[in-house]
Amino acid sequence: MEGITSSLAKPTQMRRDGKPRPRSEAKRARIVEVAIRHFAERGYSAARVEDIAAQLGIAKGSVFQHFKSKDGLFFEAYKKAVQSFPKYMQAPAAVQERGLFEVLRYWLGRTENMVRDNWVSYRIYLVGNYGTDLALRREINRFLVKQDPYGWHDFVSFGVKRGDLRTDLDVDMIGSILEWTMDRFQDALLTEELDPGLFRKSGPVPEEKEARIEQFVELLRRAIGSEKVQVPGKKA
Amino acid sequence: MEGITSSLAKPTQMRRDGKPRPRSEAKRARIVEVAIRHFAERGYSAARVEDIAAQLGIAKGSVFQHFKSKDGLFFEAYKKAVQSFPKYMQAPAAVQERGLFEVLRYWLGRTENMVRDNWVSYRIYLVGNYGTDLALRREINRFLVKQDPYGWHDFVSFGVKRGDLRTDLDVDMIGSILEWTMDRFQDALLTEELDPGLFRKSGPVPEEKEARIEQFVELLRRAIGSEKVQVPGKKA
DNA sequence: TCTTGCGTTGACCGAAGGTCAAATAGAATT
DNA sequence: AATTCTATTTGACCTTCGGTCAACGCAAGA
Repeated sequence: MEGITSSLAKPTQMRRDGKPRPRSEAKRARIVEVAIRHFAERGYSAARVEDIAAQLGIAKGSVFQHFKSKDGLFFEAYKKAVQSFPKYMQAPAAVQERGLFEVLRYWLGRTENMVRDNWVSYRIYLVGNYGTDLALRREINRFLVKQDPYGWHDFVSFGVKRGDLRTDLDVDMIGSILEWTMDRFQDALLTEELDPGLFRKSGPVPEEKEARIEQFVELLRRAIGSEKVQVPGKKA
Repeated sequence: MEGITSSLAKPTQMRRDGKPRPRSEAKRARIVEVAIRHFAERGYSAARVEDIAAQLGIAKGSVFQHFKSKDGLFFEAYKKAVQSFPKYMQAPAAVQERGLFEVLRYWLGRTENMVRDNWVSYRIYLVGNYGTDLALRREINRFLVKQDPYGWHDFVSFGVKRGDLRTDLDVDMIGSILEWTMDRFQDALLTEELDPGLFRKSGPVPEEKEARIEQFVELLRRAIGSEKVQVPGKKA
């Protein structure tokens, strides 16, 4: 449990200039690709390194040559999967014009489609967030804080510039609230395992889902929205 | 990964009346007690069933007689640990009189003490929420939804009765928001692993923490508080 | 004392992560 | 082409650990 820190194995030789050999690099990518699928389909502990190797037609030892450990391999898989998610600021310009909260609503509405198109990445995200060891979770959190793969930082800045957000709150606070609630809301929306009863209590009624999203965005607006946007007549 | 469903091993014999034998029951309790410590100290995967047995002076096989699997043992440990947490409605009467949001503030202020007194349980809670397999996480979520060990339900009812909460929102929605944000906020407050930068960015400044709590409660008030309580002059 | 059966044991199994010396393939050199 | 040198791959092997099970011991009843 002490070795995830660097997921790159030492034996991966570097050239004088510090870049890894191209051949190595390519193989690493192939391994990660297959690993992502396995971890997504079976979860962390049930995914077998041997299976991954077998599917690639290589020896198990080879995988460990490129990634120090299973943890390390998963971490790489997680990073790659998360990178493929859209950033918040990638919403269509037309939506962005309507402000930060409309962007949120836009993404929540699209959540299910996004996941349907890319369920493997989403699954990895889940496994990384809830289904691994705490030691790995620490590493993941560090990554999320540092890399900001969803572009929260830009997004909050955007909201601040537009005057959509309260100015009496720390930006970090606003960002955290957004991250936390959006994450959990999406989890609940998508995975039965994590629904606290919001969506699957009385059967899956589609319009109920719409209503929930509406409520949720309104709620966020109250919490962190500026006075200017506050209760704008409950939707034009 | 298919066997957590019932954590009780079949061989735990029941008497005709359905109650377990008292001897068995006592031993189960002892095992769980030790298991809690081990899981808390080492995390899920690093905790060894053999060590737990050894510390109890019994054979490893005996543990599996009482709990179907390691998963099952952990689940029992988790349940017991979580039960020991205080319910929200256990705040002092004087605090309750001041309303729902003051109760929240009260608990947030006490979080650190609570955890210092009872860090083993808290650690188990963490491991259960972020550091196990997804399959187990599902079971845990079911348990949390069904048992409501923090008494969220009562607490929200309390808020509704007092008129502290908005009435245009579904109770489930309010409850979920509270659960989600309080949970994450406490996580960030307590464990470096999960802090998104709220508390450990510029060194641990105590008064900053106070300010954060203040901000956070105010934010919740805006989000889900009734008009009546809305912005009551920024603290008397 | 004999019988019955629950609870305990500890040797054993199999799965899976991880290691490493030897083999192989690829580039560089002559 | 032949040789040398090095990166990469291999697969047999090791270790750890969850989980099983046939045998055993012990307490209570007959």
